Amino acid sequence: MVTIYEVAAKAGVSPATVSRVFNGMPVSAEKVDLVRAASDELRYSPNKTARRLRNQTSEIVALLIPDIENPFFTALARGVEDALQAAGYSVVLCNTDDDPDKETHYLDIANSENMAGVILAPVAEDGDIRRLTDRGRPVVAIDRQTGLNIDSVMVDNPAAGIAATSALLDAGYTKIACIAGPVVLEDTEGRALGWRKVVTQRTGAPPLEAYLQHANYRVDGGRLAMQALLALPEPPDAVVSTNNLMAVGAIQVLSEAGLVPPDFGVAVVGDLPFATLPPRAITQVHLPARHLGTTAANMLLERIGGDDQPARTVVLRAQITKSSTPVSAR
Amino acid sequence: MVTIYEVAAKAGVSPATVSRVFNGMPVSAEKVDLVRAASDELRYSPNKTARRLRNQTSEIVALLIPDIENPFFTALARGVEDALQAAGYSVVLCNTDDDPDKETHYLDIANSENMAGVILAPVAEDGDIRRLTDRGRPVVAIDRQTGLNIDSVMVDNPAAGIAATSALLDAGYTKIACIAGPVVLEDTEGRALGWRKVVTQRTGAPPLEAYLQHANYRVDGGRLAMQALLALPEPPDAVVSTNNLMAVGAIQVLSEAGLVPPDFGVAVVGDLPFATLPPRAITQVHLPARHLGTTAANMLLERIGGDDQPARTVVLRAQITKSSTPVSAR
DNA sequence: TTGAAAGCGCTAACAT
DNA sequence: ATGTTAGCGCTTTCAA
Repeated sequence: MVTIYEVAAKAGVSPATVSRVFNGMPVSAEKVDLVRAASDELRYSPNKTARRLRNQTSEIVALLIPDIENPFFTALARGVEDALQAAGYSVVLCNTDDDPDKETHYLDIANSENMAGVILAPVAEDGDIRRLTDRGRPVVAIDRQTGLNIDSVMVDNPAAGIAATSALLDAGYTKIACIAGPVVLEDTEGRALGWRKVVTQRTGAPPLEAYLQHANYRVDGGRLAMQALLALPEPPDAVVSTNNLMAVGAIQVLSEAGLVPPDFGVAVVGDLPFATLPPRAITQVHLPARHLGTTAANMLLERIGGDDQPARTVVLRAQITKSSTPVSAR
Repeated sequence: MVTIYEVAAKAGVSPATVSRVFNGMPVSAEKVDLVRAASDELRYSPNKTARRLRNQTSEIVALLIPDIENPFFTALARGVEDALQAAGYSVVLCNTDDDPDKETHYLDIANSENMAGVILAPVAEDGDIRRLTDRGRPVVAIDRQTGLNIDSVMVDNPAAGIAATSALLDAGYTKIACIAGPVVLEDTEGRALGWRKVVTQRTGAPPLEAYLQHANYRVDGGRLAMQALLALPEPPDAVVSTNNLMAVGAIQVLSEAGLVPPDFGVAVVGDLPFATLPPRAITQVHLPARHLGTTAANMLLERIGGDDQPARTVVLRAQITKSSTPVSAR
């Protein structure tokens, strides 16, 4: 491992001067050349660990998400990564699996690794986020609120639920069910709220209780929920899924039962980037996943830069780009 | 930031003793208690940066993959993560976007961050992998070979291509095209080789040259390739996609053209975890993505542990679990 | 502008 | 078994 001392020796200057060259501090042009030549020849690259110990910080940001296998979060992660990369930071990705213990574990790591900041989709209401904020490390919440007074970037979940449900009603479906995530997750909960509200308003009566299914937010959860809905004495003719993966499971079950959309109405809050259905077969309420990521990253960069204005909450809106085929056209 | 000295002072012992307690070295039970009490009270947690500078290594492994938005690589990543986590290591995920510069950049980081090792799907033939191996850091290649003599975990690509193609022929399709990735990527190239071999063997003649389409390995690549195939004077009646994302694009185009599988035969090398098609509509040759990850992780752990046997190459086989509906049954 | 030297927090000789 | 101390590679006062 070639160190700053060897470069200094070869260049005939002091280690401090080498350090200054690599940190853009004023050094005479002549010595800059000397140092550059020496370090090129030795293939020197600064030891980040040592620099971090000295500086008490690093150009690394942790991103904590529940599940790297969920395309929503991978798109979000790309957004975060692109924005931070451009600013010279690296991103460390961590799966929390929605497990508070794992979240705490990774927050500890971010702390003891002297990372510059953290962006997270929080599991626990407060977690050990305080450990970071107390040390002055900025933390930005994404997709879900915390109890703490920190920057956050959210989606307008009730509006998204309303948009999805309205599209199905507009298309002529009348018995609209809803597959929601675990009750503890506020994001899908807000979307289910939107569903209930619209159905009640536009049909004049609240939906059947059995039309609201809570499931785990993954594909198998959507499958189970859809199976339960189809087994009802009076099954629905359409369904709103409050997230992407559950919709995949629901559509799989429908296809297996011969009810390929749009014979059965399906609307999703979220994107199905790998869906293989014909266009307009289902309604997608697109979530600005990538944008969520870039927004959070930029807020974090501002905080890292020393910005100490009061905590902000940015709410991004979802957007419908495909709508269901009207019942009359089927 | 509470240090080992403060804990030592409070416990009435030396810093070295505190260090020993935290590293499981022999210390009298009495002092262990003292130290534990003191560190709990002060909420001490060891500074990993300092430890890393001192030890010249860390419990962190870098995983370099081309694209975190590809479900094949996220599944692989989960495999790596689960295996390494269980051994007390953390994983840093990096997107190379199949860009040699990014690969080099991340290898540099792994180097200067004193990471314990690297697992990568290599872009360049040798990259700057040597920088790591020269320092004794183990590197494991995954999914693609390097020119170097290092451990690697591969898939039997020709066999996978053969399996996919055979399934379509068995189902009664006769004009079978192939969508392959960029020529430079050996994995999809091997699969295309398998396709050509089987078609030639079983039909008695090599496939039409126009039936082999090279595309970028993503969804839009699959779309363009499928469109080109359908525009042929004599279009095929089935297609083999050499990876998952291109298959999604191909199926999208087919659905839009009213040729929903299995009316048009589709076989994929790779999994479509988010496919919404009825079962048996397409043939999937499942790739053991997660297993690839755990295997690579365990090999890396052995090397980190000091194992210095000659470099090994493990080849994992793909597995068909769904087969196309026979033409006669449609 | 440049150099000398201290110190970031930890661990491993070495000494006791 | 435990304490003392040097040093990992870097940055940054402080002096010159």
